[in-house]
Amino acid sequence: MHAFDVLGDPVRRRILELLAGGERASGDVVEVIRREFGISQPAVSQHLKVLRDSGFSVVRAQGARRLYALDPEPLRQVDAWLDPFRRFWEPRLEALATKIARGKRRRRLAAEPEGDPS
Amino acid sequence: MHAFDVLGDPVRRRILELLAGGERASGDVVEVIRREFGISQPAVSQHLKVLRDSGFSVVRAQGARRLYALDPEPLRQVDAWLDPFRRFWEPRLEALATKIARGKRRRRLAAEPEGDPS
DNA sequence: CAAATGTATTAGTCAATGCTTATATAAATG
DNA sequence: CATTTATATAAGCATTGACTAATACATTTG
Repeated sequence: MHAFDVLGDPVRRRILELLAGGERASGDVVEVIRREFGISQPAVSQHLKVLRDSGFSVVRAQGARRLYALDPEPLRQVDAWLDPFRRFWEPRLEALATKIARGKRRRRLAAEPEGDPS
Repeated sequence: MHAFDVLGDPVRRRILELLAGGERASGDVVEVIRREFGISQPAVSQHLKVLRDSGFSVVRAQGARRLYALDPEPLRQVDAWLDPFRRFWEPRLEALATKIARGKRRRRLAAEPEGDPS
């Protein structure tokens, strides 16, 4: 499943926002999502599976608990896909500052095998 | 259709990349997409409709031609949704430069009614 | 160990999406 | 004006995705 398909679902976007705040047990996520979206535990578990399988999150076991954490890599690729469009909304002067940041980042990662984000 | 759903389709992402290079007639887009994805003219036309309806592009007529251009707004919102996640891949010092840029931008747009991108 | 808790998986349903073929509409052209 | 060109829309079909209910599996607890 492509990163953008993963982000197409509002429940998954919300889960990612939660994980951005730090590691969370599956049950915690279920509770929040249940409250906000009114869907069942299996539904949330299935979304967590999608996030795992697509690389957006990693899990570790702690007893019976499953602790989910964000893996930022796919989001970084989404961010990278936006690069050629940024000139449409980032005014020139400010683009300079951002270019410095992004340019450095890109040099740092130049050696990595990078799947075409399209 | 939510911005992320629109971007979920590879054909639509490719069309947006084309439009990033400037205004294009429908027929031009059809030709490129046909070559790269092997789908029909109506299929492409339907994707162009999705892009129109979701605000990613605007059209003007020129005789029988329809000239499509990028409207960056939805992409900018996607970019904004990524903001809380950037700290995971933008190192501290560089984050400063970006923050300056994004901060300015946000102040400039503070008055606009901004739909929750989630 | 038996019951309870935390989480994942399976099977089945329903709605949404993307495609094709056929056709409609409008402008250009001979 | 008839034909061709440029594009959009409609109808039908297949696939996919998100849900629920039921159940499985593993860990904790009494």
